[in-house]
Amino acid sequence: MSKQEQDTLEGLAAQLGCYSPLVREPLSGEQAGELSRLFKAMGDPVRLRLLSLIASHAGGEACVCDLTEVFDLSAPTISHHLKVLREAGLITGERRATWVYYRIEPDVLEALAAVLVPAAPDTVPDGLNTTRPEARRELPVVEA
Amino acid sequence: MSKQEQDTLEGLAAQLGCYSPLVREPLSGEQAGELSRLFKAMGDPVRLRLLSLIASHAGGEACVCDLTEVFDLSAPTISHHLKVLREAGLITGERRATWVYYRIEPDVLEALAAVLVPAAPDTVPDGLNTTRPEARRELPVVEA
DNA sequence: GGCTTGTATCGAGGTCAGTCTAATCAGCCC
DNA sequence: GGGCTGATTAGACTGACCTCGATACAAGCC
Repeated sequence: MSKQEQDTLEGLAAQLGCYSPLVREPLSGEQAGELSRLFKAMGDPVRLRLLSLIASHAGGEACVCDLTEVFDLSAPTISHHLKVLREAGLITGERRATWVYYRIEPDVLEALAAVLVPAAPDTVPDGLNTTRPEARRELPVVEA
Repeated sequence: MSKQEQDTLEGLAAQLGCYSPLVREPLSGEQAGELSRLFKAMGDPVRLRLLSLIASHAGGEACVCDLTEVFDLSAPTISHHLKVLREAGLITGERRATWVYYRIEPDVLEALAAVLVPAAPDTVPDGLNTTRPEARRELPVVEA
């Protein structure tokens, strides 16, 4: 992974952790954009299975060669899907000798899960959520 | 909503509740297909904001007229996105007099969140998860 | 019954995403 | 170095998706 990707990744989970649950208050356009990139990355059955295969694989990581043989798809196609997952920040890849191993970023998955439910208060501290007016400027509050 | 959509919806949350978390074991092709439909529906920033607007709106429901004015998009486009969310089972719509009101299906969101994290055992009872061989036949187990 | 307002559907456009083959890069081994 | 295997990149094709204007439907009001 590139240095830039690493930088992006490190802040991703923390950033998502700052999002209030979907049901608590309207998402800003910016928040929706970032979250939708993650959901879009998971919006493909092949990528979802790849994610699951990597996550559930012994040792928490899986070689690309293990993943390719499960699907009736060409290696470049699998590589493409892995790239999408990687660029979304859901997985990281590392080359060791001949093989490339992928592992998931559990923090990102957990943060994503936290967005979907009315999380407990300690999951989304008030001081970190997005009730700051400047973070919501793009989305007018809609009253009945 | 049509009778068929209602039938589909009623079983959706329960069905998702039977899925083991993504990280516990590989998803079958069938599971991945259903989950990816949901994630794909949320993989658009407009739809994510719609979902959030509906979920966080006073009374737990929002009129289409409330939603349309937030975006710089035509009414048919908003209607289209609402249809996608509706057909995915994430929201339900009901006409009352002139207006149509939408509300979310919290069970589906919660089930989706449960898939993303290594859930506590009581969230995914062993007797209900997908370790049944016939449910996994499409996905060979990949060993190291 | 006509008119107005609120939603949904239809059909078309332009763009994006998934897949492939062919070619390229990265490491190992002879 | 040359060849081999594993993985990615490049380019092209096809199909799906997002958006719109035009149209149709639904409900209330004159």
